Amino acid sequence: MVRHTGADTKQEILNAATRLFSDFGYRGTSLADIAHEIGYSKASVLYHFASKEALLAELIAPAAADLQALLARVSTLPLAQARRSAIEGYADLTVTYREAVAVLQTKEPLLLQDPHFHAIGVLYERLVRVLQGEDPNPQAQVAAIMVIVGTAAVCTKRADLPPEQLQPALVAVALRALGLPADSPPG
Amino acid sequence: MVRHTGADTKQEILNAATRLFSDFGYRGTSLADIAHEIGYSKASVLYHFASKEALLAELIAPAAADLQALLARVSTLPLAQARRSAIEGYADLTVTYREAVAVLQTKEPLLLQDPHFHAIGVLYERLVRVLQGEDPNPQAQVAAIMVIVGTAAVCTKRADLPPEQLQPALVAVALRALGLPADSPPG
DNA sequence: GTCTATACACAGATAGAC
DNA sequence: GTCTATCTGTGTATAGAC
Repeated sequence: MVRHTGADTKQEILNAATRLFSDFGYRGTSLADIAHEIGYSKASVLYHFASKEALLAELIAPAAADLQALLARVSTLPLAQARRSAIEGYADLTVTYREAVAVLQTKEPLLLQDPHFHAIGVLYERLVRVLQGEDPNPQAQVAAIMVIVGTAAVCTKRADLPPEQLQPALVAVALRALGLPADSPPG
Repeated sequence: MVRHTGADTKQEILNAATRLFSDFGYRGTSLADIAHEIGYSKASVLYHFASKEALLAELIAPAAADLQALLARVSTLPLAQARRSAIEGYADLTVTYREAVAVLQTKEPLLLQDPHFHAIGVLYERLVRVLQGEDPNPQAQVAAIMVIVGTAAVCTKRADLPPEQLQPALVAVALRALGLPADSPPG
């Protein structure tokens, strides 16, 4: 239970929902849970958001927009450079939007199937293709998926690690997994 | 909808539930969905399993038992050797129990929190410690989590790849991610 | 062992007062 | 904007006939 912080109600709801969704999953969190967390009623939550699904959409929109921007940026680069930029940018993104990414990680398999969230699945597919590199043999495909899902999972499970420690570690491990030389010598 | 295959009803239920849970998540699948899938009623499903949760427990028991056996096996080895054995064994396990692992991957965060499934979380923590190696700096910790979650995710998302192609690819990428030299030269 | 019918709880969402 | 009360659907699980 957190009381009003000065932010407006809508933002309070988004904050509470983000935390609860990432802890208990989208399906595992009810509108009543969210309302109770901030001391409002279900009806108030639904005054600010047309539906639970609309709440989710707004919650992940910033992260999705950043992912789209990242893909647009790297698409202008030669492939080899695009891969490295994508890895660094994706690590930044997951660290920045830890909780929102955790919500997506909750998988809720139907979610990405829903037309409303289909676009997010498409973005992930584009990221897979970038990370695979020019020779998408099965091993490269395996590495790409392992890096994408694994990066998100680490951010979720190791929320205790500070961003400035987490991000470079994520990049270093991702580069190794993809068979790319390290950015700068670790020594 | 699949009709009786000769296997007894209980096994039919387990098979259907495994498929549905892995596709739509534990929470996203109702007992009615499972019953409908095999042409029985909800009541029949609950005749064979005390509850939905008991069904889940039986469903993941074989994979959990194998993971426990794997950890017991590698715990007798020197650490360096234990890591390699654990990686190979874990890749085997995820490929063998693709769908059951997918169900666990569904995360359903509360699940591993439940006392009934707490033991599974403990097994995963032991696996993390083995893969981290003797110097568990943040980067090694990141690599261990990325490999464990990523391996499971690949099996879920690339169900199209045949096991004999998937398993060695998983091992090769995991070794790279953990900074270990390849098992046998790929050339 | 399987069924229909039902009990009970809780979900998302709406109506209408304040 | 926020509330209480309510509608409606669906979920797990049980009771009891066959």
